[in-house]
Amino acid sequence: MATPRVRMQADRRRDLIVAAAARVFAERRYDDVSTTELARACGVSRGLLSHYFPTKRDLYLAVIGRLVDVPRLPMPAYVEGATVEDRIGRSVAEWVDMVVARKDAWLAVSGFLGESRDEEISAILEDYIERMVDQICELAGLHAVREHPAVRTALHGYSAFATTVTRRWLLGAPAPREHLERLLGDTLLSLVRVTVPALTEESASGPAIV
Amino acid sequence: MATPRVRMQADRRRDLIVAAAARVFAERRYDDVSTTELARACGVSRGLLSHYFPTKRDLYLAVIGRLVDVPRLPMPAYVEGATVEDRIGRSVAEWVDMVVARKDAWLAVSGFLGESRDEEISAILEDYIERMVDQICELAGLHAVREHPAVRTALHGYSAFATTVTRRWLLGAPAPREHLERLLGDTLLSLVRVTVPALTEESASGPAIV
DNA sequence: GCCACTATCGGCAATCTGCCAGTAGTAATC
DNA sequence: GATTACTACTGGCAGATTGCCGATAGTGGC
Repeated sequence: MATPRVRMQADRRRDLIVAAAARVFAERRYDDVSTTELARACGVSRGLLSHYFPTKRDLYLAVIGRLVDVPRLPMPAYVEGATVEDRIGRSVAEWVDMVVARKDAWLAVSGFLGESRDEEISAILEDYIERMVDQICELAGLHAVREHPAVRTALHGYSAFATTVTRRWLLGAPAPREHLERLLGDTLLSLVRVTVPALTEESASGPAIV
Repeated sequence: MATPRVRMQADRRRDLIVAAAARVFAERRYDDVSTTELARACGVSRGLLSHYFPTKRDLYLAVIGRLVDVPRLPMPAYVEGATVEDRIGRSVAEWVDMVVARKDAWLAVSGFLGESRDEEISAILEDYIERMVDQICELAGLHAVREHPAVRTALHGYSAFATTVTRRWLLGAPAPREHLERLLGDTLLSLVRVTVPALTEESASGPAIV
């Protein structure tokens, strides 16, 4: 075909490419899919791929960036409530609602979380997790110690816990929703009520007994 | 060089190759290192690489398999003790000892955990995590409910939590050891004392109130 | 000492990647 | 409405990379 295809707005074309590539990368490994296949899946020439994304890796990073940047991505939301228990309980319920409703989208994103070997990728994901940690701080009433390093580490850990547990719950044999809610709620509550206070007191007044 | 190098026992050569490749993959991305470089790093020809590992990916999988198969890999050990609190406390302390002592080795392994996108890789890692979960069951006195799906999910989650928290503790700004021990100990204790009993009771006698 | 076996090497064919020069819609200006 | 600057788009080339295969030479068994 010597004739150029339909000419498109750059932004629009870019979006189309990333969306199509996302579908491909969702089911094939990075090193298993060639730029030729990618181009075909996107309905453009290989040359045009290079035009928008100089290297295959650039396209891959764009795909990940888009995944974690989708608006209204399932995240623990802030809900009103008197006690911390109450707020956590309701946030967890809302989180499970979201995850169930957008199962495929969330699984796609969470599949990348934990990818800690690639500098650039983990930088993108770190961003996503940081936002998640911030939201957890808010719903758990931890604004005061929000920037405390140990608290952030604790919540990064909780985020990994929640991701793992939720993935297994979604992918494994069907299990009652209460199981997941209990795992998520109890653990967060324990962190907020027991561990975080100990961590922040400790650092203020010397080591305590473990 | 038309003359073959020193001829080696196949097993020995295989080990050398995997060890050398492991060093390379430790600091470079999979798609960033060529088989030629790999071969040079291993001190053999490219042809010999194919002889032992038909594809580059095969070598990569072997490297990961070796990482998680190292004997005496830092894992939560079983320690004697009367109460669960006691056993957990001492196991956690021992775990932190191990992780500190073998910092680099453990970081190398833990860097792969969470790699859930690649079927084959996550199968290898799943194995490692399953062993870890078994050990946690033992030290936490959960033999009775060891095979309960919800319990396994809970401990898989805990394993992700522990990995994340430990990595951040090792890689971030120096923080008191007590912080890490508290995070690991409190959370596991909460799971064992609060969440697991609830999960197993629930499933035995119908849904309970959340 | 002869022979089967295989560890080891070099090189080939196919593929893939990144790049570049050329073509043709598009929109702004006169 | 014609000219022009701009760039979306294509095809193909050069170098690198991968998987594979035939050839060679140590090694252990008979």
